Amino acid sequence: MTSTLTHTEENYLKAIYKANERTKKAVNTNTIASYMNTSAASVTDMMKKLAQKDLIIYEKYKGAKLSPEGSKTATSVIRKHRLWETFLVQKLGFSWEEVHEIAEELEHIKSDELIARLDKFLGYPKYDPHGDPIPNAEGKFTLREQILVAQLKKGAKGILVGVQNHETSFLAHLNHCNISLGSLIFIKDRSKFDRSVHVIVDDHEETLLTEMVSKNLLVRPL
Amino acid sequence: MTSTLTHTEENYLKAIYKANERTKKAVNTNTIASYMNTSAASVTDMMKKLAQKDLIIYEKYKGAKLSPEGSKTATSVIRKHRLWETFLVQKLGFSWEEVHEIAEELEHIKSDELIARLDKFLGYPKYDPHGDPIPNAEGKFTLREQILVAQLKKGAKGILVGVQNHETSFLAHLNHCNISLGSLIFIKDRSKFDRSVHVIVDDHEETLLTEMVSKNLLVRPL
DNA sequence: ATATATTTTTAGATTAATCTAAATATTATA
DNA sequence: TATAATATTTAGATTAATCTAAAAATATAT
Ligand SMILES: [Mn+2]
Ligand SMILES: [Mn+2]
Ligand SMILES: [Mn+2]
Ligand SMILES: [Mn+2]
Repeated sequence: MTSTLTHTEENYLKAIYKANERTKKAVNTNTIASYMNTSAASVTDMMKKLAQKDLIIYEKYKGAKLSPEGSKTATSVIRKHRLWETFLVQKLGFSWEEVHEIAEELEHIKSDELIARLDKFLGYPKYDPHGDPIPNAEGKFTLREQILVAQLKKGAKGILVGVQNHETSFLAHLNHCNISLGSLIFIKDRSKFDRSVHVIVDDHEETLLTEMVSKNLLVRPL
Repeated sequence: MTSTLTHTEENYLKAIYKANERTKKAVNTNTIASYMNTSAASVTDMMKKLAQKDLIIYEKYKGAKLSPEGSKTATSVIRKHRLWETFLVQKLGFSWEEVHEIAEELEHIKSDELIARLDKFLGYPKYDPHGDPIPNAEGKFTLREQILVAQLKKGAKGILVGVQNHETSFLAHLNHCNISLGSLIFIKDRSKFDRSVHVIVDDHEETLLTEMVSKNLLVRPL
């Protein structure tokens, strides 16, 4: 039944899952190509293969969506990715901007027993170091109330619970601003000109966030 | 310089390293084929490729040996394998017969920083769960006095420090006999007929070990 | 030393993942 | 609705790792 997939196949499924998270509609070839950093032609080839294996539903020129089986696999890979990131930060002392690349490799290690034990070792964490929810063994995960800093009104406050962008450079920028998960963000002012946001972090640090930054910060509003 | 190798290339280097450990001479094609569970023809192809990359010294019909660079890589993969096995047993609670397969995958994760931190997390272990020495970051490892149970005289004693065979079935057999690393082995008697050995384990458990078993147990003689 | 057996290499295919360029389909625009 | 622009697929190659079968080299045994 669950035949063993290549790393590449798993990565394609993950890409479709992520692309589909927001849109809900079938994901088009170019979108997948950009997620996977590859050519549209390669994507088409892979779509045929994954459809053949019943991991996706694919119609020529119409895009792809995950089948139940494909969805299960994608969720499992994401679970592994996030558990490993948690391990790297909590047990090995890495910081949050260093772990994504390594987890991209670790997420493909096959043993289910390994993941079950890792989960237990970490104390069944609900969120990873970037605030992303960790699916449980059944693929379900805990969502929470969240809103972009870009959408907070002047004078409002929120606790940072997640980031949309996981690039090392972005996270390093947040470190530089003394912003981390759990930080209290207060919107002191918003510029109408360039939509940058003047914030106060944890009641003392004043910082100007560009629109790009504010659109990648998720807070639980207070 | 240290270009990134495929899992397969790393596995070939490891196979050559292991085959060479005892013999010291160039390793022949069929030996590598049997280590790698592949055909002689495939091995020849790979030998050309590895020689091209200066990871081995290879002469047609004469066999292969590792170059300094190849040796460094092989040692590094072995270091990773043994550190991961140690992690799996000491931190995740796996038993020694369950970890080899998983470590075969984990040993190819690339980050040097990861391994440095894992080593530290584990307290810089010198030996893995099978008693095999763990090379340090420079590739050096600590050897120790050891002899096969098959070579112990009647009436002699030794402490189990290693096993030559890592197969799950072999290790499970030892579990069944209540033999583990650190066990005290006393040679009560040896059969001249089939070279089986009658031993007493930890001063109480009496067991008969076949020659095959006694040739795979390494002890520090007392 | 000659024949036989074994080992190793070469030749020719195959499968997975990728590419570029050309062809085709879809969508947007005038 | 034609036409142009964009998106997608197909065609034809390439590289890595593998295979089987045949050829060539080496080792063993009369
Ligand atoms: Mn990540
Ligand atoms: Mn993450
Ligand atoms: Mn092992
Ligand atoms: Mn081991």
